[in-house]
Formats: sequence, C-alpha cells, structure tokens
Amino acid sequence: MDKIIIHIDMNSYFASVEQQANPLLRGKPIGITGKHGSIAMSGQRIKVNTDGVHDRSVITTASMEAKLLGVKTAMSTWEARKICPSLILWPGDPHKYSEITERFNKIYNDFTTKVEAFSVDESFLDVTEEAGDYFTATFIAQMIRARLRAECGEHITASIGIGPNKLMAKLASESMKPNGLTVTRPEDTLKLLDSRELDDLCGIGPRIKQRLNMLGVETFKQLREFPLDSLESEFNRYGTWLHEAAHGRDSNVIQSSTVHGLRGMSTETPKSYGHSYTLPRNTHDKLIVKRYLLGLADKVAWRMRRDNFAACRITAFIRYGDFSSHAEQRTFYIPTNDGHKLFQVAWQIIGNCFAGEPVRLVGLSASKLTHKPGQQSLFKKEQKIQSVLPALDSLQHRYGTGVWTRGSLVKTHFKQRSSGFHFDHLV
DNA sequence: TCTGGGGTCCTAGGACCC
DNA sequence: TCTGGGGTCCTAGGACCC
Repeated sequence: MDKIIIHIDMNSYFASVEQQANPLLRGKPIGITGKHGSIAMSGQRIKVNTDGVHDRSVITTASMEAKLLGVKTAMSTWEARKICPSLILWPGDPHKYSEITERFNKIYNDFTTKVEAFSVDESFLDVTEEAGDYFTATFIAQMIRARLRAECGEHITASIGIGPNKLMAKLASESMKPNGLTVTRPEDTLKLLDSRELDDLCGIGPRIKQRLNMLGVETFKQLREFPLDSLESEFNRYGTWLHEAAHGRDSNVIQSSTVHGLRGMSTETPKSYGHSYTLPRNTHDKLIVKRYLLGLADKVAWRMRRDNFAACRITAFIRYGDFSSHAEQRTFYIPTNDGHKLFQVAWQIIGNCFAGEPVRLVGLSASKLTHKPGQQSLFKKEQKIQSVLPALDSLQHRYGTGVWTRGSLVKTHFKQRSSGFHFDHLV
C-alpha cells in the first residue's frame, strides 16, 4: 500500500546550529567535535590543542564550507586539520541541538500526527491522509521549510524527500543537498534507484555491498534481476528485504512518536544506555582505567535513574592499542541503576582482561531494562550512598551532568600513590 | 603520530526445560 | 539404551544507522 512519506534531513546539522548561534562562524569551515572532558580527571594532564580538543577527537559534523574542502564526518581532527588548516574545531553542545530538534518536531506535528524522529536531525512524516496527493505533499513540504526558516533561523536548512515509503523518501532527500526538495512518485522509484549506488540506500553498508559485488551485483537493476531464492539463501531474511528494496518497496511504517520525547528523540522505550571513552593516551595503568570506568558507570546509572529504569544486563568492553577489543556481558536477576554496582560488575570483566597491552578505550552498556526501581542494598555503606543519590540526581537534573563527581575521580594520581590509599576505599 | 560515541537489530551456538 | 523437537534464555559477535 503506497503512502506519501516526507523525509526531512537537516543539513550539516550541528554545524548549522552553531553558525546560526554565532555569526562569526558563518561562511567558515568548521568541524564540530565530540564534547570532551566531561569525565576528565583533574590529576591527569591531558594534551589538548588550542581548541580544547584532544588529539583523538573526530569530526561529528562538518559545515558545508568544510565539506567542500574535503572534511568528512568521522574524520579524526588530526586528519581534518591536515586537509584543511583553516578548519575551526568547535566542541559540540548536544543539549542545544536537542532543544532545536524539539522545536522542529513541534512544527512537524502541526502538519501530521504521524511523525517519526529517526535521529536527532532526521524525521519521517506520513502525510498520506493530510495531503492526498503528491502535489499537496510538495506544498506541505514547502510550508514546513518556510516555518523551519522562520522559527529556527535561516542558517539551519533541510533537505526534503517525498516518496511512497520511508526508504524511497530518504533516498530522495539525499539526492539534493543542501536545501533540496526531491519528489519521487511511485512510478519514478526505479529511476531514482538506478541513478544511485547500492550503498546509498539506508540498510546497505560496506560489507553487504561487498558481498553483493562478489555475487556480480553492482547496481539496483542487477539486484532486481537477481533470483530471489539465491538472494535468500545468501542473506536469509535480509535477502527478501534486499529484493523488495531494489524494487523500491518498503513495508516499514511510521513509528509515531511525540514531540515531547526524550530530548527530541523517539519516545520508543530505550533498549540500552551506554557510554564509552577513548583515553587521551593509551595506558597500562589499571587505576586510570578503573577511574574512567567508574565515571562512565555513574553517567549510565544517572541516565537510567532519570528515566526510571534499571538494568538486568551489563556489557563491558575494552579496546586495546592495536584496536583489537573484548566485550563481555553479565546478566543479573535483580535490576540495578546504581553506578557503583554497575562499575563493580564492569570491573570484574575489564579487570580480568589486562594482559599487559596498552588500553585505548573502555566502555559499558546497560540493557535488559525494566521500570522496576533498583533494589535497596542490604549493606549499610551502600544504603548510605543510595540515600544521597536522589539529592545528587536532582542537582544533576537541574544543573547538568558534571555538577558532582565521586571523590575518587578527583584525587590526583600522585596523592593516591603517595598517601598509600587504595582506590577501592575512596569510592 | 591515524581510526568517536551513541544506538538498534540479527544470527548462531549452547544450556536448559518440557 | 537411544536420542527428537520446540521454546526460551544467555552470550558473543557482526552489520548497520546517525
């Protein structure tokens, strides 16, 4: 059943928001980097460049000007600077972006109730009933664009695609950037597909493309002509999806979410909460890894408590200097959202993985979420910590993460060594 | 002196239960 | 004494998305 779907994709979103907010950045190549330092420890000297960005940051969004000079998303700042010496590195502000996302999601809801926030900068709108035909849908898209401009600022632009399903609408929106409006009627979908590369389609990544190429499939036309049963025997259910996609068909429906969802994202129940951190420098020092891990566990736990979740599973992971990695998970029967407990389990896993190799990254993720609150600890010391958490959480809610931190994350490395304190006693 | 961080979904093998 | 099959949970790992 064909629908009329509008896909809206903000152009160079984070960079555009910064350029909108700061006239001095307009017309210049800027690269938004990850926010750094939220769990940095005062005792460790971190080498930062003049922008306050450490050497291992990457570009999360490049402005249009930067893209023209060859800067790409996920490129290391080091490489980006080499390609584009005039690049301005600018630390991202996720909170700011989420606020703007909520603003434009509210606009979309004035046009249809069937809105799906696909990511912080992309949304799908089902306007089948509201529009009735492609002419009216195009008119709606133009009205949305005018309102985005009026209410969010002229420097924040979007590429819009209209198609008979989500897959085609998204492919259409990517056809013209920035600020494009591409309409693909059902009869035009094959033409659209045949003008694109296999991996332009959302769902076909580099590995799948490679496997298709090995089967002699290089284009959507060849994919359409490839026998369905061969495709299914190679890719199982995914083969069926590939076959349908090559014909421009997609049965995915809009997962309606509201504008008041979690920071502009879908209100679908989250499946996991996780954080990871690449150390400014590889280390052999267990103590350093331990402290970062505790900081990450506290962040994960705080987000779960804020959203009234507790987790039954924790996955801890470690990446070594040579980029090999190890991940392990544990399931427990009593759900928890206590940072220290998460840390303890994660450390049981990570602590056993040190084999003398330098560590590059640590992370943990909490999943198998339940709405049951975490169970009260049987131990007095832990009860004491738990009793102060609500107060700390409300501080954090009001003033943002980073307003408090555990003493063990602030003590300097030197002090701990010289005083003979053991880390475990400081938590 | 390269290669982030936040997620979701799928598959496959083994354990365990009926 | 030989040994099926469905269902579910757990774990590891891979692929994809922005």
